Amino acid sequence: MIAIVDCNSFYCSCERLFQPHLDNKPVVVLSNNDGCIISRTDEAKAFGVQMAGPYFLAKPLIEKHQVATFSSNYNLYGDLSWRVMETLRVLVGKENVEVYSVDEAFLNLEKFALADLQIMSIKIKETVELWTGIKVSVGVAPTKVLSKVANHLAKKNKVATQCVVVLDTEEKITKALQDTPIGEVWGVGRQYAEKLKEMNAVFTAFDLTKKSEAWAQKNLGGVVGIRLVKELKGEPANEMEKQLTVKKMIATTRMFGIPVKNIKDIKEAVATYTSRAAEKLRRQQSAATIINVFVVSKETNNNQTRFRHGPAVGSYFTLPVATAASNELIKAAVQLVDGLFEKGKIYKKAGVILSGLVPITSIQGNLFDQKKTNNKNCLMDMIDNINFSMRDDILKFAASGTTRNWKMRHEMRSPRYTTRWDEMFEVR
DNA sequence: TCTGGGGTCCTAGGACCC
DNA sequence: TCTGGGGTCCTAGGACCC
Repeated sequence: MIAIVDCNSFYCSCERLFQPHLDNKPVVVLSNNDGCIISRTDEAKAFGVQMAGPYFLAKPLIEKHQVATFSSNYNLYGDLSWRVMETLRVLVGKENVEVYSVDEAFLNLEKFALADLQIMSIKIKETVELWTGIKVSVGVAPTKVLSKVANHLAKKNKVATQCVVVLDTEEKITKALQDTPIGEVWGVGRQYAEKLKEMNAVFTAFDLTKKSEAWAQKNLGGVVGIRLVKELKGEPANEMEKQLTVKKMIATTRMFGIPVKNIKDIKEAVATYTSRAAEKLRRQQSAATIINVFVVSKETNNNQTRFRHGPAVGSYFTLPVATAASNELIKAAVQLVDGLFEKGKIYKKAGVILSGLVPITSIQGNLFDQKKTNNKNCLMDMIDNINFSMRDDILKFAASGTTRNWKMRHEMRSPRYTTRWDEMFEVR
């Protein structure tokens, strides 16, 4: 059996931890640039605050009901996430924990007897809460997709379920599937949900279990659909993943705090994003062979029904030799900007994507490129270490600029209580 | 006026090879 | 006039996730 442990309104819970007077009060957390609502508590939901909706639309509602509002504080959330995951590793053994996202992990519970799962799940939930202060919901079932269904039900009926649902019999599974609208199934997004309702009269997860695999292959995205239907029927098709997987691409993309029309600012931003991406690259011991830069200009056509980002204009460059050196990547990235920038346009976003990643130890030499000395790696290590131990970006490349007019806004960010000495929680 | 920032996997179709 | 069959590799784009 597999469990999914999912933190309740994770970002909001992190904020509440240091401001307990917000318990049982409505709270929301905003995305970068204070653009969207990316976490909300049940209380905020009850007032009609939409998840993933734009902040400016929800603002009247938020002010009317005095919803506590925070900009996102990823240092804080990242640290608390780590504590939650460590707790799970202690409880079930680290080899049985697959961290799925910042606030979720799958647990392999096959070593526990079926009869013990309910007790075990409650113990997991209570221990995480006791050790970290973060409330979680636990869903247990024979497959990942079904455990997600269980978790969903636990979250929807917190009082009745105490945030724990174990689907350990056929009857329970059937009932759970009948109670789950198709759009809430893990792997069925908005597009498929609409399509399924319209064409095929599939309205619940249970309806989908009546479909054949051939049908799923044709109508639900090929092998992805096959796996989904198998898992809903109780047949595992998504294995537990080994951890420490290295990423196949690394991206750093941001909206600008204010729109930018000057190529110098865009180059500074792109150089900064490249530095950040290169840090991520080195952290996983990779080097990149392809660097892709894109910019997004301000949308002129505003009268559409559904919000769409402006078209991204990008181009890429294949490096002669894979590299993880910030200065080499920055040089390529900044040159790409020259080809993309159009004078007179106003830009609101840019991004850098590194791909074609290879292990840093096995960089393919090139006849025309003499072997690198070790100096560059040492320099990069030093910069990474200093930036990590001191504070963000104390050392950076000149191309990143010093004025940074384009930096994003986060006006309502809480202190980084657990990762910065000078922002630590104070008790008088 | 103001709508995030990462990622993954898969498919179709084109180019190319023998 | 007539133009195979099988394979690989790559890219763009679409769907999904949190």
